[in-house]
Amino acid sequence: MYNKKIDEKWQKKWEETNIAKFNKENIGKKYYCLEMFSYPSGAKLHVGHWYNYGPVDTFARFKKMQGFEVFQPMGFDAFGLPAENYAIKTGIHPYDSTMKNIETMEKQLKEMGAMFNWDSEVITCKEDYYKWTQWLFLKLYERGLAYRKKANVNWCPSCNTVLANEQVIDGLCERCSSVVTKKDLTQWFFKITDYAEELLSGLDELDWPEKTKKIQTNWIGKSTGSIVTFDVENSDLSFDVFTTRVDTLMGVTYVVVAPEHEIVPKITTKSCEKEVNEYIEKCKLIKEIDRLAENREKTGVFTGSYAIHPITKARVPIWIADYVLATYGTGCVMAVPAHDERDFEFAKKYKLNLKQVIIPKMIGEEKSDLKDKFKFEELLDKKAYTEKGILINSGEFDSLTSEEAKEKITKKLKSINKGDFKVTYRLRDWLVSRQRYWGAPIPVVYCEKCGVVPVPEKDLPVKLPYNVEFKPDGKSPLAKSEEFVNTVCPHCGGKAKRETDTLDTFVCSSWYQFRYPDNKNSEKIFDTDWIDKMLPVDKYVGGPEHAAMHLLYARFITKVLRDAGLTKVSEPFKSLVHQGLILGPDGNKMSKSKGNVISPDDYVEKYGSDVFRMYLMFGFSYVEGGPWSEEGVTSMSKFVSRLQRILETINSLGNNEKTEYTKSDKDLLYVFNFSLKGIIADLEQMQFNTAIAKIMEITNALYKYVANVKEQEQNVKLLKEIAIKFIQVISPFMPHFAEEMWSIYNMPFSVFNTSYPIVEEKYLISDTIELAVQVNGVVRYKIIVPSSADETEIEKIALEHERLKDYLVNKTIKKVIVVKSRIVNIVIG
RNA sequence: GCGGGUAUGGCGGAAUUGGCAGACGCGCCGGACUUAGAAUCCGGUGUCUCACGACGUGAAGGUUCAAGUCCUUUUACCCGCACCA
Repeated sequence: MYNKKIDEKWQKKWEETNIAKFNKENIGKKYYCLEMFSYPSGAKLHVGHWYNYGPVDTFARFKKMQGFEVFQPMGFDAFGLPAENYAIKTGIHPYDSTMKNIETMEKQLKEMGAMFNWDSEVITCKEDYYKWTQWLFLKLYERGLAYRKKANVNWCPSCNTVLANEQVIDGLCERCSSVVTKKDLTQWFFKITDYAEELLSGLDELDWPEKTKKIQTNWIGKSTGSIVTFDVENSDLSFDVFTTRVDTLMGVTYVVVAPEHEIVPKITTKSCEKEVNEYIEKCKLIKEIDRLAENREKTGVFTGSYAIHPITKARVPIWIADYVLATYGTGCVMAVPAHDERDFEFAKKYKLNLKQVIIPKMIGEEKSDLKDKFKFEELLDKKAYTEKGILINSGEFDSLTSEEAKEKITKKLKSINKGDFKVTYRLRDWLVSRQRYWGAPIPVVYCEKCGVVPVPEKDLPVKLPYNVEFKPDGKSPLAKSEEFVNTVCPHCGGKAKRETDTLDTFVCSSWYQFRYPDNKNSEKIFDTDWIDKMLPVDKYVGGPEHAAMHLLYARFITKVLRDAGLTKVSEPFKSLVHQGLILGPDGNKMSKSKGNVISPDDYVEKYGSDVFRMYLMFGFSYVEGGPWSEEGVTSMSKFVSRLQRILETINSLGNNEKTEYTKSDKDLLYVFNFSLKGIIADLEQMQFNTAIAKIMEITNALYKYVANVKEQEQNVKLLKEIAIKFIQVISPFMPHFAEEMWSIYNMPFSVFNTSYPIVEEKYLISDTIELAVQVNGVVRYKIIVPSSADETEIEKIALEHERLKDYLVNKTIKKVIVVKSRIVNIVIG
């Protein structure tokens, strides 16, 4: 009986024979199959890990048997907040808890029996890895892609520390639930915005889920519009605004500048100074929780200054308001209350003017009443007209369509040097500083004389000290280590202080796919020639939650490495799949508090890892996931036993040889080859559930044969041949079980060194085929036709059927549609 | 608010891409084996109807010889972004 003992037996043998070994000689057939590595925060592997790694291992083994040289590495994303928070709570050092977790997880991963290349393991918190993470930082710095800037960051006034975005839950601190505010701090950024256009256009060529591409597209947020320059009245100052609706330019009645904008103090008049300063202070203190609130009422104040409309030369008041974001576009907007809802709302509140310049485009006379509907007077108590249309009240631009006007107005602005076409992105630069202990130190020192000095490559890694007070008290933990902070300037040799922030863990995981194939390289981050042969990753599988974070960062870093001449690869992950989420039996997300957590270990112990893996593959559509079912596991256990019984029965039959195949033999060969064809197609698309359904069909056909064909008529030789092939077919799905069956059939170790069976098309062809015949679209009877029959012959056979007469009473045949090897439809009336 | 996705028996889920809806499995019903049960093996199982047959893929229309699949409208739930000018 298949059980955990059998798992252990074959795992041992696989390890001894190093079955997962990657043969570099065979690089021409390489297949880089990658699963997102584990985050060792919890002590154990959960169902989610299994659901990612188990089925993908099935896929990888299938690829191996197809003749590919499979590279399937595994590692640990070991830096990060949970380990540190755990340390704060328990006093156990993050290094110790992380290493202990990794040890447990490695053991569990081995019990899974996946074909991982453990030789290539990477652990991001180890010096030999983070040395190169730091090196990468220096490379970005060298290329002007890492820079320091004052940033408005999340601040918890109770913990007295900066929080990462992920630590802010609905505007509250994840640890103490205090209301989070904003604070200006100098932080390190990566200039991902330099790559915005390529990150966007590169999506086209990727074999990724459309949804994921859409998320990245929205995240990058390209928007095409115009830039318009407004001069400040009685001053030589001017400022730019970005707009996608320059066709409404003639409707501008005021302009708004973000409160943080540098021009604000320069244009604020004496009489407005007090009010403006108070407003700016208020904005700084605004709580994150309030900022996130829906339908927040807009506020703002007048600066006292006026801007000059670039075309009409009209005076328009300059306001500041926090509905204008300093971080998007130019931080200034032109306000057209008649045609923008936000401006409309603001203008109504502060009694600012409206000017309508767009009316709906008329389609025929009957809609002319629309003209009245959008009359200026009514706009005030209704809402803005934000659709495109025809220009009015716009002087030389009257009667143009919105699209024509955008073109003409921008060109006009360009000619008088007051504007141009402009593309803007929503994507912001990547803030990589973390005021945390458990991460890779940022390799930079601050010298009194030389300023910011990068740590020279020869001094890497900047080691993360072990003995540090990591409990939060308002300072970065590393800042409290005198030994760490105080150093000498690599440039002038004078006194200097180290950067005490660490890198966001997403930096560590943004390049690991390059390190796996060359993980022991102590000279370089990786060998370029070798990496260019191994990359890109052919199949990448992991959860969809990383769509806009990890997957975007990894693409960005890849392009940076390429531009630095370290690789020729532009996209790291050619093909991407997201597995679904396994929910608790109650249909809710698994959580300790709900008490609905399923522990893989219990099932592996009871049924063996193959049964557990098979259930995960069969019970759900892979990309959907769904609720856990206890019956599902037991039924899978029963199926594996049933499969074992028939394989053992066939093996025990006495040999006989029949020279000719009977109808039963041919039927069996048909089912086997037809199902095999489907299994191969399903595996290619990671449709594990339907592939296993077909394995069950083969199993059922074998039972049927043994039960229905008289013993002396059974073709045992054929049965055994099919059984042996069948073991090969199932081996990627049930690796331990298949290896055991393989040995029972006296086949030489290992089944994974054999080729996956090939469909024998000759057994799929039969002399006749059955076709359904519809009358007016409803199936009424079936006909048997020679498989060689053409449309005319099929039609003839279909029309000869006596059942048709019943339907033809008082009716005549109007049309006959014959779709070869599909269907016949007889239209009567 | 914007963008994306999903909806199929009692349940998990299929459907060669417009061609026999419900593969495969669970559950349920029946039979065989058994002193008995468990296990196992075999058969049945969308709904309504005694049956002929009719109806049936969230809802309502439409295109087509033919629609779960395409088009229009709509509802519910899930996910992403959210004052992005």
